[in-house]
Amino acid sequence: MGGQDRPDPGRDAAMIKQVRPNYDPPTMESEIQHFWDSKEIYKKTKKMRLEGPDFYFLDGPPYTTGSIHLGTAVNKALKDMLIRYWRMNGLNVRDQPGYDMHGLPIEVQVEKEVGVRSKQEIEEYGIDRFVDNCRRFALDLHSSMSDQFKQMGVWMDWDNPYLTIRPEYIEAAWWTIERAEEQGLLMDDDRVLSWCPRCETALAEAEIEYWDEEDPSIFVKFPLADDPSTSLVIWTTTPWTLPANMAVAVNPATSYAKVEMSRKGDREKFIIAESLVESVAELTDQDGFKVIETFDGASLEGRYYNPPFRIAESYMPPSEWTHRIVLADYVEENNTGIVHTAPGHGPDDFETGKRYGMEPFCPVDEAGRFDPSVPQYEGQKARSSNPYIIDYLQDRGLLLHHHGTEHRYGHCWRCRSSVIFRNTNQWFIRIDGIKERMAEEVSRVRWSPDWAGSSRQMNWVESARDWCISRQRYWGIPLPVWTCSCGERKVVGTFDQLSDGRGYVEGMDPHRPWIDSIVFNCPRCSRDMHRVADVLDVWFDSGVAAWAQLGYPSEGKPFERWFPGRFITEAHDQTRGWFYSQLASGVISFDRAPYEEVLMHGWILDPKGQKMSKSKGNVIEPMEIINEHGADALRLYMLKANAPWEDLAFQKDGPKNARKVLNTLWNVVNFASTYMALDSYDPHSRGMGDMEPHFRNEDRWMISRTERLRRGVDESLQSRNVHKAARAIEEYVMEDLSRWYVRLIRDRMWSEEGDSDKLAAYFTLHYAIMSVVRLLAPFCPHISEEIYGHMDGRLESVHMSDWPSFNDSLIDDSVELSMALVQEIVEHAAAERQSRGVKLRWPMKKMVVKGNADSINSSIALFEDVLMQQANVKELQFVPADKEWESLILRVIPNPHAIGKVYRQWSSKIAKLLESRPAEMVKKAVERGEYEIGIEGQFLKIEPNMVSFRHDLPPHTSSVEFSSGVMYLDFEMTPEIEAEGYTRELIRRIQQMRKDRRLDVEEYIKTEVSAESRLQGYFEQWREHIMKETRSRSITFVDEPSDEGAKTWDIMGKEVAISIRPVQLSQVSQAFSALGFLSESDIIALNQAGIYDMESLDALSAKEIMSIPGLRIAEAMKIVDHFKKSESAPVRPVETPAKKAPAEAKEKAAPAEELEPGMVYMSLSDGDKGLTLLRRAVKQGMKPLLISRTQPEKHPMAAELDERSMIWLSSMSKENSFNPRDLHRLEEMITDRLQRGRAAVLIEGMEYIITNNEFLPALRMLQNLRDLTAELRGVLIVTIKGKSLEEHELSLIEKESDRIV
RNA sequence: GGGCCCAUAGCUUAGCCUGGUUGGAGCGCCCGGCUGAUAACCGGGAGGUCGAGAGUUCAAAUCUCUUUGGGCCCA
Repeated sequence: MGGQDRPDPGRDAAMIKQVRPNYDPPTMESEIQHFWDSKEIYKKTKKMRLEGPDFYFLDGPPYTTGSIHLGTAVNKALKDMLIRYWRMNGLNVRDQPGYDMHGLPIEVQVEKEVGVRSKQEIEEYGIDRFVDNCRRFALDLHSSMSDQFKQMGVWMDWDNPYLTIRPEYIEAAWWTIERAEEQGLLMDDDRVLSWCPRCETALAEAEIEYWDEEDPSIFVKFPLADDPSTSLVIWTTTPWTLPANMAVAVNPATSYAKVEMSRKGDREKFIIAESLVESVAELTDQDGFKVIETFDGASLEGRYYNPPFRIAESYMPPSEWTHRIVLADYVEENNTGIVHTAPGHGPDDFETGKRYGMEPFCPVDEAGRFDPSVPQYEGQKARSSNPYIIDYLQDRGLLLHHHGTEHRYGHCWRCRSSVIFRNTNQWFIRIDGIKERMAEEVSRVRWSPDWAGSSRQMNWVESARDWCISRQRYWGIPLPVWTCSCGERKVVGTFDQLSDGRGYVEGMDPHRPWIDSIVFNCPRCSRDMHRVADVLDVWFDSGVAAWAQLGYPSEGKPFERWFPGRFITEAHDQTRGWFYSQLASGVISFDRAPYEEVLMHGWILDPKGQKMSKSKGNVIEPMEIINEHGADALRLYMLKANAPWEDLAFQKDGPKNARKVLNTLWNVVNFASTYMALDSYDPHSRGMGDMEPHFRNEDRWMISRTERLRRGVDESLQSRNVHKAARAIEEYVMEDLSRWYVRLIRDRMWSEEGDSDKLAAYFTLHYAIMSVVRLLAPFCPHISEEIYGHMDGRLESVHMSDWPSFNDSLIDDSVELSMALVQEIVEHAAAERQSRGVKLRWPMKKMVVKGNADSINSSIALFEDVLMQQANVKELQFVPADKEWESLILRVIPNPHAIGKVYRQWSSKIAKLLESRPAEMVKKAVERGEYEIGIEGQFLKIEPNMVSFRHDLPPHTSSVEFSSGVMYLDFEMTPEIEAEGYTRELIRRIQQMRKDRRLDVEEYIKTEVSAESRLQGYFEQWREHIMKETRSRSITFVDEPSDEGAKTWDIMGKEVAISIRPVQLSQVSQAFSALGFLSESDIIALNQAGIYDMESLDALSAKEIMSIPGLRIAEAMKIVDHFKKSESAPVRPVETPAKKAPAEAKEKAAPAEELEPGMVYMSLSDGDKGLTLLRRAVKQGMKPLLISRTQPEKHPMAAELDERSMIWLSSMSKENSFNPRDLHRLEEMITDRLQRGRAAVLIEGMEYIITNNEFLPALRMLQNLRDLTAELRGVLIVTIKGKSLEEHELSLIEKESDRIV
């Protein structure tokens, strides 16, 4: 089935085909993907919508790393879901995916690969070779990512992604730079920026990762020039910036103090912020201090001090304000309140320096080393010079205090080097000039959630600074700026303009280094203009995606058709990233944001809510989840778990539970398709209108629920509440469809006639499934495709179908309310049954419902049948809201206290009389105030306070309150009810036996029952019903069932023995078709003996075949002959020595010191004999396998064995049950171990396995294992508590051992 | 230091906009039941200072303020 076996649309399109019974996502999904590929479903689906309105979906290009993570997975899942939704709504969606392929990460990887470590080495290696490597690298990585997205079921135009490294893409970026130049927004300028000394380039804030690092924290004295006995005290964590000191800054509004401090007799005068005097004194271990005077910061401005380092004037030409006190608002009252200012090494310092007209001085070169201006440290790495500088300060008596401190420090996002601030010349986009327009655009765009735009993005734009777009690297879009020494510059916006330059070759690669060789003549001075050797910030690359992917400006038509993008969705970190870079580029290029709508989504975090990272080892791989639970389950979980804009702490159980939901849907479809296929139901032969007269109210209810779902899901998706849509679908599938509607219509599906009642159920169920499958299609594209293909298939794919519309007139609030009440009552009734220990199989005599209002009663009455059936009650009665149920027994309760007060000596008599009078009469009269009682000739008036009244329940009755009333449940047991109860118990047992035998649903049986005479009488009454329900051709009541396969059940303490025999042995006879000579009775005989296929027959010895009860001798011999033909057929080792030995001999045979390979050892005692033997086997070098029922943590051997050597029955199955399926699995597991050789297998507590199954299958398993053990020279040890088995069973089991120990 | 978001059971969460029965689910745990679509399911139980504090109100998980912790973005 699945991909290969899909109904061929067109011919028998509407034929319903049964789905495979088990939901197996990995297999099914890969089949579906294969189907999509081979039939070109994606292309055809897009083609179908070509005439629809254009919709430009804009994909944010992931950085090309080669593998996807859960973050990129949820991103694409969200996009794919919406794209499918829009397509189903008729839109012609442009869905070109993109990849961001330039930049440092790839450069760093290539550096590692080719073995270079610095820019100098790259240039020695050759920029051309280096860039070629980067390109190859990026291309390889991008295709492997596409493969992974496809596995997630994401439909995008994978054959035609936009790649930021393509020439036309680069041209679009250039064109935008040219627009910036035109508007005077492009400039170069000196700025202090974060700089990676290893990569030797400026970094944007987005390219910096922060984590805590230890740095020195020092307090340094700067003596005043005119009063060297008094020092300013500054604090810094970057001693290496002190050589570049040009000023100190104080806050003009802060109060400063001149203070004399003394330490061990030494006295010194300092200037620090007044509020910090005490903390500094304490920190620096002073004996005492005295404030001499205080003054505000502003008064300090302009005073000269002696800097710790003197720099030659040739390097640092002095200006008016050099080495003086300056004012700055940002100075805070922390540490000393005075800030060392190095305009070449800090952005704030830079601004301050600029204000005071200082030329920034930066003695650190591109590689982060001191240059000759600081001769004592020349060539040393700046940050590593800290200790030397501290020593230097110490030597000169300038160091007041020194300790270590942890603080957040920035690091290069790729090479993890510590970044430093350096003053360099860079290229910028002036943001001030367009800020206002950007803010207007933010307001215009639709944001989900609203605050993502109105608060977050707006806040970012308002505080945005100029955008540094230049990087001093190789693998990127070259900055299209050529400069001349005369100051003239030229910005190239299109490739055409290059042809004016020398060195241009038609069709050349616009990357470095080739582009660098193009030289223009300066229009002003005619000298050569050379390109600025920088490349663009990669954020600029993606920022132009909206028009670059359309080929603009070299092609105009696609742009005219599609631009601007209608929708983007990315994670919240893109506020400063793609949301912003597009906004800026868009405003520069087109005076508008290139998108109309933004959905900001969250991140996927680890289960504890921490960021996933390789270093923390908490990364969950999406592909692992997909391989286990399927892409559909992963997608559904990620989309339903949270609001899209919230971060998701990814839970391992999440996809598992989502899979359960899909599994439930699958089961519903399996149920529906089984019967519909059987009946060749044609869902399209009649419409809703035709069916309406035939609907039952529960059908109307289901349709109402379905319609409500259709409306709700659409509304949720419109408002981008993706999680609400997914949850609504889930709720509907689980609650309405699976747990309720399917339960209600079971009987109708069973009915043999093709009457309209059944067709109404078919129609409704089909309508529900087709609705939900289309609603689910965007979320879970595979399972919905598979189901659609089997249940409808008029179109080739569910993704070609239209989004379900909704019809409000089909939503019926009152029907839904009625059903809700009925559901509630059924639940309460079930709970009451449980507390009374009455099973649902046993009918309840009567249910009385009394709603709080008559409307409640009539509402419930709408579903009288449903209620009676689901609660299994024989009679249903309603009591009006203002009446009491007549069977309640009203009692008069005298109040002796009140009576005694008035009538003293008569009170006990009065009480007795009151209790004996008809309560109804007493109550009415008292209420009228007219009740009198006659005692000893007197009439005594009974006041209302002298009595109270109480309703008592009749026997066997419970009263249960529900939300809108009360109900009474009568559990009285009558012979009729008993008959029906026992009958249902019997039916259930027969069904179980059918199931255990794996009989086909269609198969007829002959049934024998043995039970005590009273039960037999009951069964006789229900004979017809039993036969119908169990597909029995006959029921015979016997003293003891004749067959070996009979099973004795305990039904409510009564023993009932049942045997069933298939009559139409369709399956079985097919299995033995090679033995054409067998009659039906022979096959029945084989079947009874637990032999269902040729293999099992083959495994038997001739003797065993001959002794199969019911098998005719002649036929048995023929069977033996049949298998004898092939001599090599494995024969069970009857010839093993132990087998030959008589059973008594076995008892005596003491276990040898060594276990003998090929033997089966059996212990019938309670002790640990089995463990002893297993340990011995381990000593002999065998590989152990322990099967036990004991809890793992309690097992004495658990510590000795590794996990793979233990099978806990408790974890293989639900507690206290070990069904045939488990048995089969267990056998496979043991077989597997035996086949690996030298295996010693211990099965502890064989009786548990046997009692939880039919005896024969368990015996067969043991036989098979015994044969394998012999054949593969393993050892099998079985411990079994003999007491728990019947004697004949035990003896059969014993026969399977070689040694009893 | 600023902007925004988040905080409800062991875990994941609904409810908050628009205050009003006893704060619902799922997973996990314990007990019981059902099962001819269901490797399902149903019922019961244990488990909540609704992060903390204050205010508004007849009434606060919900509105307001303060505060604590976490996240994103900035300074």
